[in-house]
Amino acid sequence: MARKPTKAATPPAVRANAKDSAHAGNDAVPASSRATRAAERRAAIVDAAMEEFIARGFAATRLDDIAKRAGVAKGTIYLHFKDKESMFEELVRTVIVPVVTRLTALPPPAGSVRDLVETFASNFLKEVIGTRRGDLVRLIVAEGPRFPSVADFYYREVVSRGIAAMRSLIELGIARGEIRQKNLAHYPQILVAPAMIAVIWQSLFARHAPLDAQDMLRVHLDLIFGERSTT
Amino acid sequence: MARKPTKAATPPAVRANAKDSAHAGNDAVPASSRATRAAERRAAIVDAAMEEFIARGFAATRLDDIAKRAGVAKGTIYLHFKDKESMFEELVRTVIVPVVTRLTALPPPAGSVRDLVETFASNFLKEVIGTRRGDLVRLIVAEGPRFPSVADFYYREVVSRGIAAMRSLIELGIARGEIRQKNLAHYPQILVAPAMIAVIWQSLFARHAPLDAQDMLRVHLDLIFGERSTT
DNA sequence: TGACTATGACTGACCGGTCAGTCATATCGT
DNA sequence: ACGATATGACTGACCGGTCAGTCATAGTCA
Repeated sequence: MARKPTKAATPPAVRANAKDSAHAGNDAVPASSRATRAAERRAAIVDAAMEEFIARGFAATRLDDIAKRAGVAKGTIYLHFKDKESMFEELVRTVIVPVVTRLTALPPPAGSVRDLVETFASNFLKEVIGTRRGDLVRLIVAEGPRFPSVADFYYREVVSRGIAAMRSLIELGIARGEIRQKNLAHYPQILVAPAMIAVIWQSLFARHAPLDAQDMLRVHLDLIFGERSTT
Repeated sequence: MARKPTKAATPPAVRANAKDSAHAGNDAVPASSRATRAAERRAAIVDAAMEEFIARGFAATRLDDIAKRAGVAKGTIYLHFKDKESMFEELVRTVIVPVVTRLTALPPPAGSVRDLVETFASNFLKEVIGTRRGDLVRLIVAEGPRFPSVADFYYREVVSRGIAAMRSLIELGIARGEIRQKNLAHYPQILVAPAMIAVIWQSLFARHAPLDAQDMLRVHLDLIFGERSTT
């Protein structure tokens, strides 16, 4: 106790900063039920946390910094998350799930297998490579061993699904005669390896030697499907 | 606080435990010049540090643990390294350089390009994939962004060299007609991508789904060079 | 509708534990 | 015996997590 022994009346101004909502324009000031504001704050915390975790890694990230970036007091974080660790885990889920959902939604069964794969690659490029999401993937690689639950989740929700999807695509390609290498179906990892490398490369070496991920992926597909007749 | 304010005379017995050399049998007690012993200790510290950094990451690793594992007092570490950070940097150099040296030493210009590449892959498999060194690579990926000097070093000494070596191998393969895809020379990353993926996979997902890296690499080479006639 | 109360979201000073780095002291090699 | 080497107790900064207190908003009643 004995917090603030004197100073019964707290400075009035301070709270003001909350009014114009700290972060860039999103909400009309009034349009906020409690629930809405809570959701906004939670989102702000998740964003801030992602930024900080990516920049510093789990252990070196300070909750104080996350709070400051989110425009929130440290205590507020604990209204939304049990502790630092579960915040990290939930963050991964929150960010990853929508991406997987979006990427998995490959509706058009039209065209060749190569077109299918190319569409997928193109989406992956836009959604992941070189984005904050890509950095998140690197972060998962980095922290995975220390967070078995995160690694498990990631394997279950992303890796195993991705591998399975790629495998069936490969098998289709083989069946249709678009892919020569029969054994490729045993190692769908080979199909996605360059994409993963691109993610990591952009995170680590982009400033040493920029990489044209799109072109690299194209060359890789040429390798698997044979060179394209048209450009 | 109030750490032991008095107590000028420290208990005498305690220090005794150091005499019988804490860790398992390594050194015949007498056979050691100063320089030799110093080198041994330094090596022990590097080993211990690698182990701990791999297991916990940079920020979460405690110098006390490294010291204990190395069978050395914490202060001793500071006789060999300026601080935690430069210890990490030197560790990376110390471990990486010999591997690169060994891997770069590909003397036999005999045989086909495929044989050359296969030898390289085989060495890489033995020296890196699934070893402590592989974990180190993952660690560099993990900590790289926070240690520009490490990332720079790694790019300069490993990545750019590796890429260059692979490129000239690819160009040779193209010149000799072993490799169809001319554009492959633009992206040597494609050649090594599966190997890198294997490194990461072993670190993260081996317990979920073991990966036969050797076989995967073989399939990948089949993809690039065409299926092998012989096994 | 306007005044009055209840609720719980939010704050930030504080606590306690942890750990990188220091240094007085002890031990060893020559 | 004396400098070089090693030790580990100690310090002080730092940071995750807590909680008493505040106040905007929702709910209630006349």
